[in-house]
Amino acid sequence: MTAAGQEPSGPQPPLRSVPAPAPSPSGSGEEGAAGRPLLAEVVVDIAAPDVDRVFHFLIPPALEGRLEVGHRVIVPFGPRRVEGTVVGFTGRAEVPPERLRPVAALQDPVPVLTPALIELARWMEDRYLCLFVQALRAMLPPGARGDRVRLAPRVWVRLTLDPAQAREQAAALARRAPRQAAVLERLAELGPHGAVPQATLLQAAGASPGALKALARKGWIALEEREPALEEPAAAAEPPAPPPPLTPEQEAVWRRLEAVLVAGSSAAGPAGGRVPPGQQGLAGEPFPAGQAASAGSGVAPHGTAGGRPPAAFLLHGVTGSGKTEIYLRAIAAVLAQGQGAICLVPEIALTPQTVARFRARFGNRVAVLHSAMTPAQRLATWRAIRAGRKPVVVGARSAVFAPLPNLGLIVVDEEHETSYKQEETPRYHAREVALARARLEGAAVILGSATPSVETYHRALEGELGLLELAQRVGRRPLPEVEIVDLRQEFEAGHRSLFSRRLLELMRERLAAREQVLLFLNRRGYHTVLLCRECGFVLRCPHCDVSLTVHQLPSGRLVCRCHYCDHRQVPPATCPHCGGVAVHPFGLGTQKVEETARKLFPGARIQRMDADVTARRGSHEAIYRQFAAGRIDVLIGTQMIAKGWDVPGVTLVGVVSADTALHMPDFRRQERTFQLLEQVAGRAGRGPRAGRVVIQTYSPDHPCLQAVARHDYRALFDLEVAERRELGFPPFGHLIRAVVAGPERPPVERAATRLALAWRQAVDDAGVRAGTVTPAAPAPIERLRGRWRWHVLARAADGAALRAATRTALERLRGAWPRDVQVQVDVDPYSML
DNA sequence: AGCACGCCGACT
DNA sequence: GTCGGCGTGCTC
Repeated sequence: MTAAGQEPSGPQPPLRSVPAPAPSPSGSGEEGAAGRPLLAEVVVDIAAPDVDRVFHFLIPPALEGRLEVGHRVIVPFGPRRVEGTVVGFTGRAEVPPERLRPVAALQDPVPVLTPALIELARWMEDRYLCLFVQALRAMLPPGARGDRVRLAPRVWVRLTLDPAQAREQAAALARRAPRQAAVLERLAELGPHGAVPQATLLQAAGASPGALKALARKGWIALEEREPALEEPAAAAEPPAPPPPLTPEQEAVWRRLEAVLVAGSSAAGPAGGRVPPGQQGLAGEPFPAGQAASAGSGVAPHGTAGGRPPAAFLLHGVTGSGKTEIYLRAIAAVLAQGQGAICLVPEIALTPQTVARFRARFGNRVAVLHSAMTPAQRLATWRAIRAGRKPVVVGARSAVFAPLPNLGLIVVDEEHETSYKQEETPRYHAREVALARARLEGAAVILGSATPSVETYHRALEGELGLLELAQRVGRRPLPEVEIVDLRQEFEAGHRSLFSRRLLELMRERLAAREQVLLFLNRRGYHTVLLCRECGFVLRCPHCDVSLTVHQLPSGRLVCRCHYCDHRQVPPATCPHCGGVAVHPFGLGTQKVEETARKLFPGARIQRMDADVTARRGSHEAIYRQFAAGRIDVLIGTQMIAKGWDVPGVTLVGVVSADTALHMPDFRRQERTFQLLEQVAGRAGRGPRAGRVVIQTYSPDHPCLQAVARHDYRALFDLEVAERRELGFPPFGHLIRAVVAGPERPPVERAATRLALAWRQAVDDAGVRAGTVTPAAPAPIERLRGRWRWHVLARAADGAALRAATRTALERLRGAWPRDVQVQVDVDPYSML
């Protein structure tokens, strides 16, 4: 599957259009070493296995000496023209010269990708069993593809009259041409010389382009074409804040990091001298068994072999211990050496607070990549990064591909977060990609977390990652005290309320003291279902095979909704199964908690926050600000209130139920529960007053909850390691999951069965150690968006060997799938639904 | 005979 | 991914 026959286009930061060969003696135009004309190696932007390789194209005179690796081009391909990416150059192609055709055009004057990123795409192809072109696509900035290609100048509208005149004319036109009048009014508001993008103006005035044409004919307004902003708006240049002093603990951690970051790059060249980049061959196995990719199987992601200190670290620091300050110092050190840094944060943490912190330290050298940006903004930012003008990049998952010309460091904050795993092809994990990329480019890595993933902590104990620990909170504030409330006893004592007596008591106490309370609810998998109490029937989605969630509309009416496909229906009055009348919402939702809380605390200011409430853009921020300002007493919410909030007034956190998280059908459930509860607990007691956490559960003795009660990460880790070693789960084994999906059940089942057999055969043939393949089975969600889904799981000790066997099986079955049946492969799956 | 549809293979 | 070529089979 690896694209054949390219020159290694390893990290060579000063980009050249020609990788190696010197100009030929004949001197006429670009020629390869052998005197033949130089050819561009292009991967066309078509996601199909049989074109997922290099095709060769002549370089037309207009592009001689200009074409570079990473350029997006348009090439003739059969009867049409397609987009593609230049991935290298060569002197000769395997096809006869008369079949070669020239590159049609440059799509973009600046190469979007760096040679190192193209090499990273090759690693991803191997690591995630995806097409090379799919890996490349994942790296392209949204907006750089397709013909909605950006550079189209935008039209701006400017008023040529002075505002007073404009208002007069608007009044005169109000009758006959109300739209034109509205346009004039809007422009007049801008004052003299103000200009506004046409689209914005038309929307604001409710007018159409015709109105503008008419006004332009009268000479009252001017239409101007402007290049779209080539860079994001420059941030106000505030003087960089001086770094705060470090605690002794931070100081110790920083010294270890500094030794590697600074000594490393002073050694040799842009690669930093830490790791020799580009040593890996491109053909076959770019990254032999179990390197950066696979936890636990052998070779370190950063060569510990050579006696150098590892350039990759786990920074394990409890909440509030000052990890961010360490990141900032590390980034500053890298910048001082003329290199750049990427800081990955979970999407949800990409809030103005985080961004402000980076901007305060690094000013306008910071580029932020987030999902709310328009394609044009993203592209502009991308280019600024590519050109070296933004050496600090902060962003979510896909920012791991930011095209920094000279990368020195990648920080992965909250490395355990599952949002780093992409759930569409290519199903990469940004943490793994970060490790691989850093190794390729000779950069350092810091993985930070208060509750590291078991995989990462295991690597640290194995010495693959340097382990840095921050055990104390800045200012020596203690971690909040955690109490576990046994709901079984509550039930026995006849207390059926959502809130246990203990939680109620504490809430009363804290509210009386004018302190704030957070109530947390893990609603995932514990949504409110419509249940018949006579026969037990639960209303399910007709397309997705999951139960429907009951929502209450503002009007008070109920609606049942599918969380996967958004199917909606009115709840039936009687049970569709038995005809009984006792069909009611059952379960625990934030709405229910809110309702109960309002009844119990009529005087308190109560606010709910979940996906429903924050659907309106910006309301997340608005609620946060209100809460931080103390204008909310009790905030009830899901996951989203657990991340990164720093509100000093919170002294009580109530976990309404810990059980759902604990009983999810997922081998990571304990790890996830611990992470979640620690994170929520971390919201309490960030101010002067100590915090307290109450966890309600029907399993009070569960070792995972006991670990939370003691804030004992190590206990959780040891618990997990014991179980996972036994079962061969990561980090002691590797999983690959394949999902077969199609519109009809029988062909899907047949195809999945066939895959399972071929896969097992391939695993047996290759003698993969401890390799097992499950029989084909319906996926936990058997129907999703109208498609039937079956899956097959494979497991082995050696990840690379398992991937190789998987590739063999898929290759053997190539073309054997019915037309409308698709197979998706997920290496190291997180979700098994 | 003439055309609609589906399948296959090629694309540098 | 998309297009053209070619086969099958239906309809005028």
